[in-house]
Amino acid sequence: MELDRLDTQILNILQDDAGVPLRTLAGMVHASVATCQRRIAQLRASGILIKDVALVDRVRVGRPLTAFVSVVLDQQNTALLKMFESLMRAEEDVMACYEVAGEFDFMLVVTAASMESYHEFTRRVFTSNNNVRNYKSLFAMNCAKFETRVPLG
Amino acid sequence: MELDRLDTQILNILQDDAGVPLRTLAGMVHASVATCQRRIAQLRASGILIKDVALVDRVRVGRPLTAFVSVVLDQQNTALLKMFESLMRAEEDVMACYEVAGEFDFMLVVTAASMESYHEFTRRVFTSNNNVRNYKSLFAMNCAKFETRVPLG
DNA sequence: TATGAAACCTGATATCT
DNA sequence: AGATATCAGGTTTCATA
Repeated sequence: MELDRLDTQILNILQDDAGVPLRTLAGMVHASVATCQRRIAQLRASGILIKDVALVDRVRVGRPLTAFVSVVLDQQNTALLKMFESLMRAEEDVMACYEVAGEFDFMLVVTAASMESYHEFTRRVFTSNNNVRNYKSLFAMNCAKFETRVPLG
Repeated sequence: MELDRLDTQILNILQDDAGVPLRTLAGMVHASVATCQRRIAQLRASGILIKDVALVDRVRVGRPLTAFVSVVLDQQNTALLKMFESLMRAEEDVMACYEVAGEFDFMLVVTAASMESYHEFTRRVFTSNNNVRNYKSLFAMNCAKFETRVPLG
């Protein structure tokens, strides 16, 4: 699916506020309500618009700890890589899991309620049983920016 | 503000789908529409619920490149740290910027349309003028998981 | 003081031109 | 693609415990 200027405008707005009324959106992009509605439906159907989510303040909600974790696996064959990935997908403390190029195999973003629970997490998950050779944690002291928005157009 | 069981239930649901109708939500948490609406309003007012956003497929939308960037500054006094942070906030390619403990000063998550534009970004932003001593990029080859949801309760 | 029920009114959806 | 009609859903008010 090819995105035209109207699509990218709509996506830019919706990435900032998923709750904009269609009338308002239509006004902002200089199109009709019906057109906007159709475009959004298409973008959803094609999988470009994934879903609408509510963002919460992680500190206020009792999850003050964020860690960037670099992981090196013992063996890197496809089956074991896939196994590690599904393990990470199943762990709800793991916010993000990327396979990376370079000195590590994976880069994770992990949240926790406390250092104790993070410690428990690492002991439980980063084991040789799970094919993990070693891992390194980098702890966030302060979040200066967190955006889900990707700039378009 | 203290979160009770109803609040955490509501937050858990809204983090997965910000567009759930109030009636449906009310049914799921066994409360009335009015109560759910009130709780959501309070959560918004208190800043725990930050906002509702649409998530897009970054690859499909022309932003296939994601990099984790570790940054070491030249000097670390408060003013210069703050300066670097506001610089990052102003850069729309920077999705996340965390001040971290350990061998680096900052950890960034950066998206780009291509390696060329990423290169251009680094040349423009990671300069000694901006107090950057050195930086290291770790490129994502594949995203196995990306969640905005933090588990509650 | 917080809740649930119901009226009301705004906005999303579908159809037609 | 734009306009209109219909209907679902959000908002407000009121009664209640």
